[in-house]
Amino acid sequence: MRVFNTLTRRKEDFVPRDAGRVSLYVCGPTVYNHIHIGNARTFLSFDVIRRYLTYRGFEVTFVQNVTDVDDKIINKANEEGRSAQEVAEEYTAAFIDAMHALDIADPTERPKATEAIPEMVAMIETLIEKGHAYAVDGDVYFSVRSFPEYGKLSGRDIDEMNAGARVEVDERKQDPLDFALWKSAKPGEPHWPSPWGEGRPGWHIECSAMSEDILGRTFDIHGGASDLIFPHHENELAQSEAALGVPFVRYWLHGGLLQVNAEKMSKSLGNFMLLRDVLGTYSAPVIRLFMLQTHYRSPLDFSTHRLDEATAAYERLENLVRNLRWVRSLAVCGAGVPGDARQALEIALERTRSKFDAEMDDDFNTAGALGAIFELAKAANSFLSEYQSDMCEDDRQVLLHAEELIVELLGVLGIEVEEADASEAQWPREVVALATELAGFEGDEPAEAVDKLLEARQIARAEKDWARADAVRDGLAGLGFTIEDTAQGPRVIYEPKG
RNA sequence: GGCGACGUGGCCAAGUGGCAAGGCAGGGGCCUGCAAAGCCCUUAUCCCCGGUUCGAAUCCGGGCGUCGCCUCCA
Repeated sequence: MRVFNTLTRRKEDFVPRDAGRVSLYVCGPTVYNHIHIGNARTFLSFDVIRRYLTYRGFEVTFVQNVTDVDDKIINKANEEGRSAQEVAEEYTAAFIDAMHALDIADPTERPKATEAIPEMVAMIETLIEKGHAYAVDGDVYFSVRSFPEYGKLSGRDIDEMNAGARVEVDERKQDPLDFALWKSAKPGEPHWPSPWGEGRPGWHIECSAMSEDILGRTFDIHGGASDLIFPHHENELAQSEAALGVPFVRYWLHGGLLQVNAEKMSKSLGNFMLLRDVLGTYSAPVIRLFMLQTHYRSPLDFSTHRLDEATAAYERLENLVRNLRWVRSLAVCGAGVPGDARQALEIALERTRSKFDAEMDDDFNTAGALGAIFELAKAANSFLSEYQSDMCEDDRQVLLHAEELIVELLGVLGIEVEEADASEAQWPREVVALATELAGFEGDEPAEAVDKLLEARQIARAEKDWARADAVRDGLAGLGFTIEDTAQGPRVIYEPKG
């Protein structure tokens, strides 16, 4: 397995610290608002990475923090006249709900910054003792000059940065690039005790403290979006290595940014869409398919047009799984498919898995992996198309394997292929009235009513009474049923509306 | 200005030295009462120029264009 490491700017063989185990840390959100679809992309990318590592047999410990103390949260609370804690709690819950709605698996641990204050204070004390940090009027700053390797992650040179005009000048800092480890609390702000007085942690220190606390030193993978490389991850790296004296992280993975009209989606640009709003129109599997068709490190342009395309692509997969199930479910046994044709499909199954694995082994190339799945879709569809009427037991067994493989591999990508047919228990009672009207149905069961309607339609079709046949189909369509005439007879699919 | 990434068919996108995956859309055909689903066929001088090589989308140099980071940001 090879991964692209931001630190070395190369793909490297992935060798975890402890054989068979992977420690993974991904920066979570600052909870002052609902997350937008760009945030979601990053979390989705690492969800897939986590799922794939698990599929590959690694025992993955996945930690994602929640930043629940921060200037933005305080500002939001002030605007709304409530406490920072209330704001943080509301959006933490909303964040977790949104993750679930996108089928993103829960991390092993989801630590909150406010619950790790003592660990942060301890790390800051260590940094001061080692001469990497200094306290001024209740604030503590990290001394960038004390860490000669500062800039190695983002490929920057301190002196060139100093020359730039954009670095904030603060009289109390020894160097303009020094950043806050601890901020003294202003009245009304959340605060915790520390050796430097009441205050709160700076942004970067939480990840350093919590990752070490849970994952230990020199853990395997630290992830986030590429806009975190500088300054956030550069600062984390500097703090942790200065404090611990060992490498902080083995592999730094950074995802590409979501864009809108070729511009970064961000809250400051105002061009963002909330994940929860997108989920109102598009399902989680469709959003996932849309995003995973592009490599996680590449920029990805967001548009509803692209989501509509992904919807069509997803339906192709749904239809395939549905068709495989349909053909397998048929009771009659045909003449049997020629052995070489069946064997060819079996070989295609093996190739699909090996190609999927090879693509994912190569820096989590989900686009290539999806290509492998779609190639299998074509092979399976061709097989169905050619031999649908000939199937017998051995053939159905291969179809079952094909279905299981597709569901399994899509599952590694977190793309759920739903049971297309809702259970009969959910069928609307209105079909009873429809059956009574169009087919003289006298019973009370929706399932029986549908059978009666299908029967009536078949009779009408046999009599070439197309108007009557179509009235049944249209009537059922109005209730959410789709009728498809297959070589083996009509099939009904129910998908609740809305 | 500094650092970095990218430019592949109508749209999107994988591919980093050996006949250019895949998705969407379009066209033609098959199946079909119609429809749905599906199958078959069909569309690429890989941004431009120069170089290395038996061979380049892929490596090197130059150019043009786009984006990101350098300030909070997933």
